[in-house]
Amino acid sequence: MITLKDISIKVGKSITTVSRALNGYDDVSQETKKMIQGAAEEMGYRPNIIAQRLQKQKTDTIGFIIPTFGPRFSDPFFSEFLAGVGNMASDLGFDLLVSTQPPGEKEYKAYHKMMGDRRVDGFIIVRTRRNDERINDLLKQDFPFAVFGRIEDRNDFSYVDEDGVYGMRQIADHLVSLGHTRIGCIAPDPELMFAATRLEGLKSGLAAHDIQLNGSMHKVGDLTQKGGYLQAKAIMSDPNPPTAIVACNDLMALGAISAAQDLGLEVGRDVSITGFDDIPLAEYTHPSLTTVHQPIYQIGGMVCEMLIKTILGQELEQKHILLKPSLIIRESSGKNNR
Amino acid sequence: MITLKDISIKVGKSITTVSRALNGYDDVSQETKKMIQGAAEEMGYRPNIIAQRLQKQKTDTIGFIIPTFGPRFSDPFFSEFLAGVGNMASDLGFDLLVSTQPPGEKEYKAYHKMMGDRRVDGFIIVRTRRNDERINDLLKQDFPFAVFGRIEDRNDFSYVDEDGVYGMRQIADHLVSLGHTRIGCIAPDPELMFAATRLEGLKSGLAAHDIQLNGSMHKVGDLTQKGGYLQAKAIMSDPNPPTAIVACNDLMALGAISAAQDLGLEVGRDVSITGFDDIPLAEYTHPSLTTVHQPIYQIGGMVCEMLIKTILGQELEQKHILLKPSLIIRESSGKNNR
DNA sequence: TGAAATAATCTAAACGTTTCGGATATAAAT
DNA sequence: ATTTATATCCGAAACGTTTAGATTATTTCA
Repeated sequence: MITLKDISIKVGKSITTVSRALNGYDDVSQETKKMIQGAAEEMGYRPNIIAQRLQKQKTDTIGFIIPTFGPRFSDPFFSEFLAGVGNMASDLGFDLLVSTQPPGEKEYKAYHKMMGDRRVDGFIIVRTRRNDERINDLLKQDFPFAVFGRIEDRNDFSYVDEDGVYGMRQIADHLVSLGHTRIGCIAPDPELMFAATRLEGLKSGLAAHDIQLNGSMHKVGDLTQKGGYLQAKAIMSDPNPPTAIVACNDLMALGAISAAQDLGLEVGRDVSITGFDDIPLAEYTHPSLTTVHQPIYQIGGMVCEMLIKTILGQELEQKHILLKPSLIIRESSGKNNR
Repeated sequence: MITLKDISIKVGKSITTVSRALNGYDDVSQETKKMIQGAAEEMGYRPNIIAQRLQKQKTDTIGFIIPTFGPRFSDPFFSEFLAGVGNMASDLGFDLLVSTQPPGEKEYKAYHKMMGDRRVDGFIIVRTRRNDERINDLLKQDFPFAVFGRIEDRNDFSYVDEDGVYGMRQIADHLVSLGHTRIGCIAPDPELMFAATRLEGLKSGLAAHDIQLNGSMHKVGDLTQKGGYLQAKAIMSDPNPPTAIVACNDLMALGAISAAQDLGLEVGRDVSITGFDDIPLAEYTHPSLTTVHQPIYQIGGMVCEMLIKTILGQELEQKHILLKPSLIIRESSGKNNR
């Protein structure tokens, strides 16, 4: 492999001069600069990034520890988000280091290890929890990070989030406009901030129409299709079942649809079901899923860009970005011919 | 940050001795070894991995460039595979570098860049193509890699693959046993090896029962739900439509189910539809999907382990692993009460 | 003409490891 | 009493960069 030294020998200049020529410093004469750049090109020189990192004391790498339960994890949200983060990172010359860890002790260990080993310059955080130990830790250690989501009470960090309250109000308005009054809900663990936000949005949206969310109509699901399926069955087994089920994410909504169909109901006629996220699958299910759209790929890119700017010490034009999601009305909430 | 030098000053030994003590060399007395290890522990020493990498001329990092079209990529296959790779890599002390690139020129560039910059010690390759330029290149450059999938004619590299022919024969036998004779198929671009293999399996499986796959019954889909939906509609619009549709992956099968349902058909009674992969969603759709299961998470781990062993120069007990997938019979191929 | 400014280049140290080849001291063997 | 072996340890170089500061040569200005 070609090094600066090789070039310096070839052109008869010092390593310093070669380095400075290649980095465009202006204390190298135009002539030698050209000469050195030519030689480097010709010899196929590629800087050794590890040596650069050692010298610069930077890793040019960001970390993304995906919080996921169990090996059979296959949330479309993550693949799309990951693509957004990864492509932005590579555009900005950063590497992306990923691993997966179930939320909890092992996860915190993973963060500490990555920091202790100075393996990354910063973190991408998703799926925030009410009182998020990851964020508290990172803040305490003054380690750079950027977040998709918010947390309970502090906001002294950069984040992008979707306005879940707004999104759920759209859903509430839509369902009410279809005539529903008994409405069930499948929400994830309320420790998850986005669950809390969406639930709050639903409640306030319904309250605006003087509708309450009854306790037995409100179940906790694990965000998977299976969770949605099981909880929907539980809800529908109520002696006086709701006419609409609001799931807090698409995957659970799809499970709920299956459950309703298994019970012999026609979704969109006998019962309305809605999701949240608008994953690509939502459009091609039967019936297609009424849901709330958010641009996950772009969000991944935005969070990544925020993080990298933070790492580079650049000013952020906006530290907090709140996106308005949009309601996508499809068939699962009510047939067109209704 | 604590360095070897700091420790060496503290304990009054040379940097060399400290390094060797910490790495368990036996030319350091038990006594000093203990002492140094104690001091290191107490001072919270963490080796600087970048310095180690520079010195060792290794990156301890593997690369995974996910071949994906477009930003709205959300194939559950990848998230699960990624988790398998990532966790195995971290168990073995390696970092995992990921990026996404659409197959083609930009993708090859990405490989060359990662190699040229010596950013990784090896690659994970998936979704092999008939004549895979990635693999040819990597072989030519003698750069380590391990593959999920095979290619057309050479096999002088390590891979794990599922026996797609076997899997599809299971499907064929199953469908024939249900009485089907007119069978349609949605396969991906035949450039993709797994598509070719599965298609071959289906054809040979049907041929064993003297059934041919008619040209107009055989469509090419893009692996997404949408692709399955569109191609299924095309197939079913035939004046003499098939009674069963075999999709070469689950996502397309789900799309096909939606299409059939949109046409007013009851899947599992009026038409049988099967998938391949057994993604987590398959179990909780309505009807649930008959498909072929393969342990994607484990495969990710296996491929990763193969790669790392190759990098470390360790002997592989098996260079080629071919897994027998298993047929999972659910509702979409035919109701139990049939 | 001499001092000061500028341009072009270089030396050497630094980043934090690992490791080769001694060096020293003690113990064992002749 | 000299050699030989063994156990401990250390100096220095190496990995490939970047950069602070010094040096030299050239130009500019008074």
